[in-house]
Amino acid sequence: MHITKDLVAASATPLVLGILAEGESYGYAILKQVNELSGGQLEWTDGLLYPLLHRLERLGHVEADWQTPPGGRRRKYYRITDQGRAELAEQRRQWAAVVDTLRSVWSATQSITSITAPAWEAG
Amino acid sequence: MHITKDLVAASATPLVLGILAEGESYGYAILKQVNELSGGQLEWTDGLLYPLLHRLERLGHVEADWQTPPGGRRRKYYRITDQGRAELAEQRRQWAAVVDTLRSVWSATQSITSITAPAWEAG
DNA sequence: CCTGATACCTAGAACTACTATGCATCGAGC
DNA sequence: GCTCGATGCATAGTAGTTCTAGGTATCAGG
Repeated sequence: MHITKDLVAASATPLVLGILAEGESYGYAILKQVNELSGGQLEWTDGLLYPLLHRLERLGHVEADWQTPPGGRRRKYYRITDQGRAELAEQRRQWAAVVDTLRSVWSATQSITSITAPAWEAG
Repeated sequence: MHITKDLVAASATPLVLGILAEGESYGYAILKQVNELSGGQLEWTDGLLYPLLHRLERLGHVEADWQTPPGGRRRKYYRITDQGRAELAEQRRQWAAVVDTLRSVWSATQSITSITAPAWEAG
């Protein structure tokens, strides 16, 4: 029940931006939320998340400030920016494109028996 | 109309295995097929594909032999193995899990206005 | 006082991927 | 018969990133 490093890397940015699009949050909470949402399949570590948050901040996709809730520990809260929302939309488009491509290949595997020559070969 | 390096990397293996699950093929043809299937969005280069094919062969997911069709150039044809089919099934499972997670985050963005406290915080 | 949970951060090793280049054949055009 | 573009495969080495491992600190509970 382990997920490829590549898939984890590819989904990390859109996941974080998606979570922050719901409302501000902080590192530790995001970590727990991702592990919960994926049913424990995406095993994120803080060493993966914090550098990612810093990169997103450096790119202007999110912004952060320190807050200390009463009776709580110091937390760095992140908020998504307009630029971050644009990036999220772009990521969703890319995911849709790739998933469409994969689906077309995979559905062919199940249904097609005789393969026709592709256009670039038939031409 | 460019797709993230990470997404390209994550989709490469399942795409190749999916294509080979339809029938044997060779590097150059796979390259063209992927570019066509994705509508030109996945811009694969041969420098990406050949090392990937070699890795898949080393891992036992595919097997290869040289063939020279009459009136054609020498080509290295790849076939998927049973182990490769198992790997493909595993990859599909992982993609489904990640896409589900992303969808749950993204659908929340569109519909939910009041966020309820997650279980790990409410408990 | 000690442990585990919360909460954040980073250096540097370990790994990987991409660029650039090379080789070779064939058909088409001139 | 020469050259160019397409076909077809391959890899060295750099340039880059990522993950491990460790560090700091507070608080609650035993």
